[in-house]
Amino acid sequence: MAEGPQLRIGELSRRVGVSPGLLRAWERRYSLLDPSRTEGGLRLYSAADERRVRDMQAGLSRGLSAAEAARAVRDGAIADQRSTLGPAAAELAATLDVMDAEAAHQTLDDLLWRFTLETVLSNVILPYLHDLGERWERGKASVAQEHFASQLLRGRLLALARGWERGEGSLAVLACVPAELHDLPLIAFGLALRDRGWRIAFLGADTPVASVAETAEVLGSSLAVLSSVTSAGFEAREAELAALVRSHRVAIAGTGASAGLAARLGCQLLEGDPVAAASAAA
Amino acid sequence: MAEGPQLRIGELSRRVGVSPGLLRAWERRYSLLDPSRTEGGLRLYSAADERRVRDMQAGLSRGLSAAEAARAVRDGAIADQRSTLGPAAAELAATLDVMDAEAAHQTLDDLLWRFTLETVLSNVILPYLHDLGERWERGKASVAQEHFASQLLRGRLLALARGWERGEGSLAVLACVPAELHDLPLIAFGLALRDRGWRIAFLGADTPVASVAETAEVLGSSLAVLSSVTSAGFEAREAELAALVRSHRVAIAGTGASAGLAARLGCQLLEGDPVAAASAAA
Amino acid sequence: MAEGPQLRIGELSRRVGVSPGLLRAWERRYSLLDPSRTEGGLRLYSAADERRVRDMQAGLSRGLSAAEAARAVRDGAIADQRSTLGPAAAELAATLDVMDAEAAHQTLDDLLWRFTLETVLSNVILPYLHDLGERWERGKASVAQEHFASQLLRGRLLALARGWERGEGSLAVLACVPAELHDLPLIAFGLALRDRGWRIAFLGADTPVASVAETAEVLGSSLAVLSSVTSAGFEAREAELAALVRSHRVAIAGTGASAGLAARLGCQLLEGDPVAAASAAA
DNA sequence: ATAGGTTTTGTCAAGCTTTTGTACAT
DNA sequence: ATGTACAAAAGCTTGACAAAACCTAT
Repeated sequence: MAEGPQLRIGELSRRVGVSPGLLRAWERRYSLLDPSRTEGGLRLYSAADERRVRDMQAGLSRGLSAAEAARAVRDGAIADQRSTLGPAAAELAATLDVMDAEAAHQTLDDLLWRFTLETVLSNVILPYLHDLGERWERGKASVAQEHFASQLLRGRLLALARGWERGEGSLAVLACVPAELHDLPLIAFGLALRDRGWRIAFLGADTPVASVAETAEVLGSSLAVLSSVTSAGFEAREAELAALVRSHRVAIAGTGASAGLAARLGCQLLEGDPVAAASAAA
Repeated sequence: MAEGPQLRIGELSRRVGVSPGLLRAWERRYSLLDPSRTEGGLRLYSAADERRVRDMQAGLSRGLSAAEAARAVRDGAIADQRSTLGPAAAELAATLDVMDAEAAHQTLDDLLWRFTLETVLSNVILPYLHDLGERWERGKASVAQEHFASQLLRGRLLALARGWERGEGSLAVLACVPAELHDLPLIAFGLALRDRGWRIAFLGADTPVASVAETAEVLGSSLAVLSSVTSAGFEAREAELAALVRSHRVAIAGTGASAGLAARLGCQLLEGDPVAAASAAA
Repeated sequence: MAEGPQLRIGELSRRVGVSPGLLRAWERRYSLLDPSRTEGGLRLYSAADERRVRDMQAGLSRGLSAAEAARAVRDGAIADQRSTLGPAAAELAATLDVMDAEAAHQTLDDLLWRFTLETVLSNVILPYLHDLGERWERGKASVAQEHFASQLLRGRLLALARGWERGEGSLAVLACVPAELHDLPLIAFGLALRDRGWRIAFLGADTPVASVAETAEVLGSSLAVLSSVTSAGFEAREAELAALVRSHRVAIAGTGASAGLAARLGCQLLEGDPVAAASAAA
């Protein structure tokens, strides 16, 4: 057993951002930690202890109560999760490919129960969509499969989106440019942005730029995000977009968005997957 | 039985968007949930409980009373449904192909009873029509089969359309361009639009553009939707359509509609299946 | 017996478009429905109840009195009908193919008793004629069969046509162009038009355009309909037809009629099957 | 169709308890 | 470092209320 350096409570507290008092409380109340002691009785924490504290924090941030989070850490449930994500992604792909709705929903239920929405989006759903799109282009996935999977995932994500237009935060207007039909990544982006406290006005696929402008105007949006898979989707409306940029904060996203275009329009470029993009936008 | 971490009522409430008070009421009045408790008596919910709440919501949104929705969830009736849609679509195709009206109607009865109209349109009827059209082109379906299936489905959809011209909302005039006879997708579009609160004036197959203009004028329509399977269907009347666009809000739809044409005419393009198109139009 | 979820009266009313008051009246007066009740006495309807209401509506729309329609629904007469149309079409085809006049008449009697003329035309007779024509072209039907079937059906339809030249409405002159012998679809068209309140002057097969002109003139027709299976049938008389168009409202129909020709002549094009065409013409 | 009473169902309040982070005394 | 105290946040139960939806009867 390799014994790394041991930390005293003050140092551990600084590293994980949890007050010493709270660390002691977690130890006493939930037996979360069991540090060794110096001769004089000072606590000495190991790397494993730090891991446990971080897992505890992960549990709390997913909404578990302190008692439940500690129980999960003790049971190893949270550590398990890190190894669960990969297999679960494969399972989701398998169920969707054979169009087994029941099994797919169950897998999603399980994933969303164990992980935060953003984790599931980033690590499972968005990669799957990406993969499906590629297979579709190469003729390895049928139209029916593609339709089935998007319908099912759209249903789930929109169910999670309920009420995202209400609340307190600043408002983002989300839309696909005219002729663009891939709204799933945009929904994912909206969900990630909502998690960061924004309100979302979702205009969806194939939205005229004028509608975006009007919505942004009427609702007083802080940000308008336009998405397109093709650069042509933006270029066909470049004049309208430029006009929109003059009156509102605008960002472009999707594989059709490029730094050059963003520079020409004078708007923000959102890169990377939707969750990362939401992080950047917020 | 892997017991994941359990949630307290507040977090579950946040996840599903149902107030804690209502969750308790559903438990008390309908035994929808039976959460375990902490030593101190606080409720602790499992993943299965979240599933039940979401199923309850699904039931409510389909118009069930709270008591009935809860009963359906307890009986597992709603969870079953997710696996019902695929087989039902296959069954409908089978019954229509052998021209068994009674069985086809029964399948439709069952589907429409269990699901919303839009779900059935999107996932069963429209895909079937698409498939039938393809088979017909390849000579794999007979005229009689095609005729039988369209007549039966038209009958059902028009029965559901009854009274769609009456009501409160803004009015949409729907028509197929001259020589266009495929009115079923347009009916589906009308039904989806009605569900979104619109009133529908349905002019049907093979309608002169002048009739559309006159109807739009007389009834004061907010939107005129023209549908054609061939681009020639629109192009043959491009001048008339352009005139119509000058005086009314117009959208074109169907496989004959293209972004280029919509741009030339200065009207909206409705893409995707009729239900998606209705969403965009509304 | 799988008991699906039950609906309360409001939701059933929304689904079928019948007011709650009327649903209660049908229950009270005709025992159309027998819903179960909640403990508190609210009605709960099943899928079968919805079916009964829709069948009731079908009965009413075919002109039955409410009492009669309800009785028909209770007897299962209307549900039966749905299963009758497909088999009956097959039976008619079989009897005509083996030239069994007696059986063919019986099948037609039965069909015309149960359904409206237009339903029988659209769903049975016209598809049969279409199918017969195709088989004849492929050499799968003999001249004798073709002759027998047309003679028998012509007899029946003309019997139904008795008196269609008398009455109140505006007058339509119907004729096949010279050399055109297929008058059955035109008769069907006339019957459908008569059902819409028109009077019919039927000149039949192989009619000189001059005769059409004269009849239209003498009787004061509101519409002249010329039919041809081949485009050559129209083109051979294009000059005469153009002259006719100058003095009367004219429409062309049949597979020989095209949008281009109609445009050149400046007349109306009637597309689709005869019943649909009559709908368009009226 | 209206009138007058009942059921259903989401919401709320009052008063009390549990949970949990922090603080204080030893 | 330990043990105890405390207070804010979140929950619990009971009971009640009001709007919407339904009922019957006229």
